[in-house]
Amino acid sequence: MLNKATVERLIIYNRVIKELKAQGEKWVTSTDIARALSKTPSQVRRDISSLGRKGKRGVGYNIKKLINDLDSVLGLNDEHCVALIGAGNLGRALIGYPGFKREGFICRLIIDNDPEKIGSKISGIKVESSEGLAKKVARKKIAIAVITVPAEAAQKVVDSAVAGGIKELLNFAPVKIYVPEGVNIRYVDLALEMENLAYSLNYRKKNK
Amino acid sequence: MLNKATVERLIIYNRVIKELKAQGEKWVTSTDIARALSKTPSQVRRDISSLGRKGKRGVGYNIKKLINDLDSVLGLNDEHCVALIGAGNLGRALIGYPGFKREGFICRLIIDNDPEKIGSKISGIKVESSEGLAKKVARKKIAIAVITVPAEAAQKVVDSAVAGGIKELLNFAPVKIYVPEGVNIRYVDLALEMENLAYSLNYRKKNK
DNA sequence: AGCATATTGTGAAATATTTCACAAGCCAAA
DNA sequence: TTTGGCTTGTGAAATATTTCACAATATGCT
Ligand SMILES: NC(=O)c1ccc[n+]([C@@H]2O[C@H](COP(=O)([O-])OP(=O)(O)OC[C@H]3O[C@@H](n4cnc5c(N)ncnc54)[C@H](O)[C@@H]3O)[C@@H](O)[C@H]2O)c1
Ligand SMILES: NC(=O)c1ccc[n+]([C@@H]2O[C@H](COP(=O)([O-])OP(=O)(O)OC[C@H]3O[C@@H](n4cnc5c(N)ncnc54)[C@H](O)[C@@H]3O)[C@@H](O)[C@H]2O)c1
Repeated sequence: MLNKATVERLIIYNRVIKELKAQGEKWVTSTDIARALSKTPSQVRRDISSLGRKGKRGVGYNIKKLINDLDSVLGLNDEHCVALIGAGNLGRALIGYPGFKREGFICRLIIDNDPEKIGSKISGIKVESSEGLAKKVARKKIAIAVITVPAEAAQKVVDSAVAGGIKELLNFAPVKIYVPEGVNIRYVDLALEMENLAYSLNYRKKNK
Repeated sequence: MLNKATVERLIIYNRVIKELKAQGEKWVTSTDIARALSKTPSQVRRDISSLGRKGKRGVGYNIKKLINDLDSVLGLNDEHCVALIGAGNLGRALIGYPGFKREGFICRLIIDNDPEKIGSKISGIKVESSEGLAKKVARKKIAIAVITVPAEAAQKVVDSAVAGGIKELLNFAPVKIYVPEGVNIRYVDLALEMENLAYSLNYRKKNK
């Protein structure tokens, strides 16, 4: 298991390199990648070498092979079915985002417990109630869920989702969620991001 | 300047402690906080001691004083004006989110260059064109901007925003943005989050 | 007051991550 | 085929971050 920071960088390298490939490039050096991302070439090499891939000294990395390896390690070769739990403002913005589909993430299940929404369609997918959530997830063999319900409801829907076989979660609710061993949950906490900015602004103000 | 990871944790401690305060608690120990967040008590103490605040041995931290210090260090005592640039699906979901206002972030300027949107109101705020963006930002003395325009437009609007005095940015466009020294930009990259999940799922699949 | 128990604050150790620095290898041009 | 200019891969050094471990001290009970 590569460490978290390395994976995040590899994902970005992959994007940058795909861009270069689209522009017709065949080779890329650690310095090129580093420049595009304001990292050190040394870090880029260290990260790439953790894939096992070997570049060519004096030349750099073969873009096609490198992308292959990255996609394979990052699990981007096949599509992933995703469940969206909570079809509110944020959830709907996410479902409609074409970028996800482009990267291979297909929404196969939308859950909401608002009677007004249940039965309606969003981006062509029927909104289903949270009744029997675990079974619904299990039936479709979905492993990834995006959680966009209010904080109070989050732990509960996660528990059902996990019971149904969800292994990977992306949680937007601003609350700590407990998941069993072997289940991975990531947090996107937009208020935390804003507060980080506030800290930085405040620090600046105080120190000059 | 506290390191990034410490600030992120402090923000979360602050939240947890405010919760406890609302429940009537007066004191909290590093162990309590650590348990709520699955961290070590030692880390919590180290983080809090970086504020300069002193707890009471044998007892813990006085919640009221600790929140005071946290709010003061994190810059949460006064409100912050925010500009939202790009009033599309994601931008509108963010503007409407009551959590931001609750945490003291007030949207004072909405920018979009879609003629259909310019002049209309979102959450009571008029949408303005991106013409003269720098001046608009400067006139309202806004220091924080949230970027939710398409990737292609992002660098350009950021340049204008920074020219107008923006110092802190939260960028949702999946593209590396260059900002001058002294300006802080954070990225929220939702596709990256999904790809992280894909990596983890893939790793699991391959290694068992 | 004395004792038992709890919890902080912090050097020092342990880990983790990043960067340095350079031998080794590749390529093109002469 | 030799030379010079690049660039990789990677030990080792440098940094950064986290955890350990325990003296210092607060509180409550007898
Ligand atoms: N909108 C934002 O910009 C934003 C920003 C930061 C954080 N968040 C967080 O993201 C989450 C969603 O935000 P939102 O703005 O979309 O809220 P929202 O109220 O618009 O949407 C929440 C949706 O979840 C549904 N829901 C509630 N309980 C449910 C349950 N038990 N099972 C299934 N569905 C349920 C509701 O019917 C609603 O449709 C919240 O936790 C919020 O704090 C949102
Ligand atoms: N919606 C999502 O869930 C999601 C997820 C991940 C990333 N993103 C990223 O967030 C950004 C916004 O996404 P979205 O779904 O809201 O897109 P969107 O197309 O709905 O909205 C973009 C808005 O920006 C406006 N705009 C374009 N150029 C502009 C300019 N130069 N100045 C001012 N306004 C301009 C458009 O008129 C539009 O209203 C994109 O970069 C997208 O890649 C969105």
